[in-house]
Amino acid sequence: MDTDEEGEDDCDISADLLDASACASRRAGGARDRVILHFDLDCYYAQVEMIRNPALRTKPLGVQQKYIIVTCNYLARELGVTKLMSLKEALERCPQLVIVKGEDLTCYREMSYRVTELLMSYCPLVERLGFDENFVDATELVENRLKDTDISSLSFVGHIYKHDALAVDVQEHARLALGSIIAAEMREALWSRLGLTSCAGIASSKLMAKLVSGTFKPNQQTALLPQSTAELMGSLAGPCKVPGIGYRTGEKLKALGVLSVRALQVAPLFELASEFGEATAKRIQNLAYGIDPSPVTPAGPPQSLSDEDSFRKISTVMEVEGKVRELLSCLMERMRKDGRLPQTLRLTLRRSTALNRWFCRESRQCPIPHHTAHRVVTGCSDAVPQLVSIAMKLFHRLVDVGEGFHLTLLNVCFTNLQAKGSDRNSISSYLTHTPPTAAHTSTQGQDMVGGLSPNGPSSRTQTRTVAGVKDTHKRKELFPHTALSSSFSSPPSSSSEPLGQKSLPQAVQAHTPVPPWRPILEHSDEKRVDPGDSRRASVLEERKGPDLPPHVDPDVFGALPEHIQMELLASFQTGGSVPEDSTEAQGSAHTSRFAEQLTVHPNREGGSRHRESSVSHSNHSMAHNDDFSTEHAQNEELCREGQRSEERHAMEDAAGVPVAQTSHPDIPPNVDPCVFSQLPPDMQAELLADWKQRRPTLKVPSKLATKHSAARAGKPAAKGSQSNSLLKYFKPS
DNA sequence: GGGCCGCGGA
DNA sequence: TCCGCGG
Ligand SMILES: Nc1ccn([C@H]2C[C@H](O)[C@@H](COP(=O)(O)OP(=O)(O)OP(=O)(O)O)O2)c(=O)n1
Ligand SMILES: [Mn+2]
Ligand SMILES: [Mn+2]
Repeated sequence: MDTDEEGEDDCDISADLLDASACASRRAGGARDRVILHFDLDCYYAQVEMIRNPALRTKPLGVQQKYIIVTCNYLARELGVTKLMSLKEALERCPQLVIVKGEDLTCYREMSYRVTELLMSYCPLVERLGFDENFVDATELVENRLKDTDISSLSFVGHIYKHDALAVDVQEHARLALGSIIAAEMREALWSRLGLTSCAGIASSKLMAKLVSGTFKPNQQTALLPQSTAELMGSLAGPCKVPGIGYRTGEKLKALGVLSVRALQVAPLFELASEFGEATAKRIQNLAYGIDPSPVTPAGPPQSLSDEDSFRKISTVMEVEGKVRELLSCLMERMRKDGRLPQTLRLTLRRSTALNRWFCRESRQCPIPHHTAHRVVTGCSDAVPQLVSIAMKLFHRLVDVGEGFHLTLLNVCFTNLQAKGSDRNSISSYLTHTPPTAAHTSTQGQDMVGGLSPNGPSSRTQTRTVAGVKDTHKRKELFPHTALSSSFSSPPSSSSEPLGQKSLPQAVQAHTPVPPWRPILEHSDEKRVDPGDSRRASVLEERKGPDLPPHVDPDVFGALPEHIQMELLASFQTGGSVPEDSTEAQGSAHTSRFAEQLTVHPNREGGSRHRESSVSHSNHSMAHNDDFSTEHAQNEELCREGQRSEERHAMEDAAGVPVAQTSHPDIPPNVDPCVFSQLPPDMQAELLADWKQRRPTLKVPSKLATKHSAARAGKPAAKGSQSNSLLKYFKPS
């Protein structure tokens, strides 16, 4: 969002002129504005934890890393807890706060890549930002859909920043409106396939899409009209609220007397340049105007893998070695799954100096001998001691042990990750969960038809030029085994519509949005039709553009609250519902037969009938735990409490108590998810695979279909590793 | 009582 | 190797 420099074309255009020209969604050079989508998952870590343990959904939940509540669910926020609040203050404000440890990021990382993967199945131009955000350049997607869209019946989905949807001329902003529809479909897919709620912003740059996505939270989306750019920028509290301008830069700006975004806009460039250099000065000033030409850079595999731990005190070499070994063995396992060869090892530490230099980190790095790297990737057991040995040498380069030392943090990091063998892009191992070895063998013989491969996206697919074609290939590569049977809840809507049957996982709980068990929006499939099947493509093109049936007035539709819009959109397609944020329930009168019965009202149903669970009481001792090294006993107890509670829940449900239903996303609706959850993990995996197997197969080249059925028949065990279900992240070992 | 990441540029 | 940015 902050990289490239570029004056808007040649002319030094002022912000006002820019606004005027942008209304026509054209720029000076005649180039179209981009349509950029930004997605941000709601209370991300907490959401993942609530999926892992649905009993937590009804409780104020905080995710703890050491002494920090790194995030919390929205129930906790209502009770005064904030993100990045100290544990102490959080418990003061909310004594009932349920706490879950979140120091191991594995689950969050894995779910994060599943999100990116799902978005990439629509369009390869996806850029990750942290674990819970993705940018999508939907310009091509919009352009293609515009061709077969009846523009007169188009309408926005969701909010429009500082505008009444009724008062906006949709024709003038047709591309943005289509962007909002696509964003809604993608969010719906995130919900129905992964059980995740999210916010989205739709604008013409990464900067503005990100900023506008946060204006309505949670679980809502907002589009930004070009003429509202200045207003949104002006609404920011200060320069450091602009993404790309951090704490340090903000402090320097203060020193220059630049205290507001407006002040940054009009600050003399030479003054900024003297502090930050010409390039940075120009960039941050452009950012202040809402100008951000930086492209959406497609996600690749990570450039580094690191693992770290902090502690009160480590002061002996033996302790260091023990901690380093612990970190490295964990890191090695991740590296092995990645499949690339780590060529550099870096050790970072933080010393506790007498003064307030707590934040200062020091690091040393060195090459990893090739034979060692190879043992890492092959999982050879003596790789760890070799790595420990290397790391300890680095340690002694950092610390003169003779003078005594006091460490508060250790970090180990693999960098210079070299892709093994061919040009294969190893992001695939993050996306499809295919073991490198198996992937290797399967790609050899089978990789043919249009570069189809079970290993997820590769660099070659990113180079294609036609979005529709691209999407199709992506989808098949990434989800040949992911589409789920819809034969449980709704009739497999006739095999004449195979692409419309990717149905959906999961139910969650009555107190929170519940993903329906039904196909996702047809429209998201429309552009992913197999390009070889022209008959099907033409059929789909017949039903024109907008996602509204003819009997629905687009203006009325546009006036509805966003969550109702999404419900209706889904209903039009499937008869199901898409629960949107429940806090905003006005306007449900308009939704008549649809929303009334389908909308879930979490907070109402919740409190009255849900009886107290021990989860909410088990954490009080946490408040008194002030020892870094002994905190585990308490937390393990909390964890067990949580699990026992979940099991009790399951028993209640199985016994017919009308408690809020919770389930795994992939469980068909006629299967009691609570019973299911009590099965052994391997049996769950087998059942899930079996359910998936039942679905009508997607239209895929016979080569691929053959391969998969063969795999299923021949090696049941492989199903587990092949499964895209959430279960694989949560199963033991 | 600042935790656990990952990125790019100087 | 450090710094500053992002989540
Ligand atoms: N300094 C930070 C910021 C964020 N995160 C993690 C925890 C969050 O769950 C996740 C996403 O960050 P967000 O800022 O998007 O916050 P949330 O997703 O938790 O909440 P929101 O619903 O406001 O987006 O990243 C973190 O570890 N450290
Ligand atoms: Mn975020
Ligand atoms: Mn978020």
